[in-house]
Amino acid sequence: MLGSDFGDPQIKEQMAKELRQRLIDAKKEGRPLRVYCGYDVTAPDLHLGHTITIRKLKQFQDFGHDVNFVIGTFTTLIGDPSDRDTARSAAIEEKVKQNAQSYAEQAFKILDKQKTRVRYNNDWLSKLTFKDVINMASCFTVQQFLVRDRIQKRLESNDPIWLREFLYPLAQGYDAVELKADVQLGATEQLFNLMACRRLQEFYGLKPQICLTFPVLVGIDGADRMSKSRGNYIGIDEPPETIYGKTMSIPDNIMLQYFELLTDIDEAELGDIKKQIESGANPMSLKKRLAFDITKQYHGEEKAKEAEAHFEKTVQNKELPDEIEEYKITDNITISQLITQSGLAASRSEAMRLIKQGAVSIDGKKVDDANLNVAKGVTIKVGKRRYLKTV
RNA sequence: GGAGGGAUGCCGGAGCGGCCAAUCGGAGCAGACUGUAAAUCUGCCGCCCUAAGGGCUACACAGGUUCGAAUCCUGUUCCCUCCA
Repeated sequence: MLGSDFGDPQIKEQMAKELRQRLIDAKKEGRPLRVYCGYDVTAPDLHLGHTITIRKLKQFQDFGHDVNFVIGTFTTLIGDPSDRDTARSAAIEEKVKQNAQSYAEQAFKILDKQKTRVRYNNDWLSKLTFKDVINMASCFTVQQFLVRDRIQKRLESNDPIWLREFLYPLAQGYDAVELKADVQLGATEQLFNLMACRRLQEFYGLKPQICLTFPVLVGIDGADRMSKSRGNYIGIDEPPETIYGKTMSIPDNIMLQYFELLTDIDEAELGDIKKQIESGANPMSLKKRLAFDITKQYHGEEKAKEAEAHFEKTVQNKELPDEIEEYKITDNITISQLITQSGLAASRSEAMRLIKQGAVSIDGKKVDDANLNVAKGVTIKVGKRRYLKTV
């Protein structure tokens, strides 16, 4: 399968072999494969990073397999080891519930709602007894955890390692048992957890699942993994202009990765794009194609075209956008006050700074006097993409 | 239970009595340039004011010492490591 990625070629080969065999077996039994991927709910929105596996789920779905979208309503609560504040956990639980809902809805931008089973792992994990946990724990040794890279590093730097972190793979692993999964997808960093699932499945007398892992998507800063908390993400629920614009803002050198992981283009085309980049083609036009493709996936072709037009107009031609928000002003208002009040700047100090830096203009004319009175019916521009029309 | 270490701006992390609104890096913002909101370079980056200048609030919290404290002392809260 295009895009799957294992650090270890042996595992990859093994998994490929097992997957072929499982497909044959399933066909004989006249049943589809049961495929799933689990998502912890740390933020209310899905972003492009999540879509790598969701898109793979969709592929399985298109082949007629039984796709389960598992939301980690339970695992999310034990996942974050830094959060031990039990007083807050009730509120967190509530939030997780809400976010889980929006996760499912957003996932249906990719998956077929009719054919997808949405599962919440709190449904089964919260019912396990301490005895179950002990039983599962007997499948693993502490050494297996200690050799992990991240654990090693923290051991060396004296950072805390929480017991609950060791329990996390058990909880996640039980998902695979409960679902009787044939195949589980996950990010490469999840390999350890995915493999733990196999052990538990065997322990419970099931055939171990096939694990497929996929690369972690780098964020639009080109440095860290995409995540909401780092702010380097593109949410699939964001407006078309935003998705388009944010895609245009990724560094040129990660463009190919984005093509590979986030669009449907095939290998031949990918090779072609690669060649174009290497031969010094203008990355801008390729990136526009990428931005268009991604925007289209989540908003449709029409909106994608509009987003592209908007980008060309405002960014490339530095013209004003078609629609500018109107803001009602009082008679005696200075430009610095207006910018602050309307929220174009976070504070008066910032407004002053922006004016000093030459970032503010009225009807295309740069403003250098912060006390300038603003008339009605003019267009204010702050920086590259903040606009306002006074009324 | 015992011993030690720590809490600094969005994040990481200096500073260890005045030169601190606080070094530096990241993020963010702006300008220039351009091939795009890429890259690169430069600047900004607590809040308020009639903004060349002035004021206020800030270095976990509460007190204290001092002409003067992020820096010293006392207490409190929280966190980490090690031993048991």
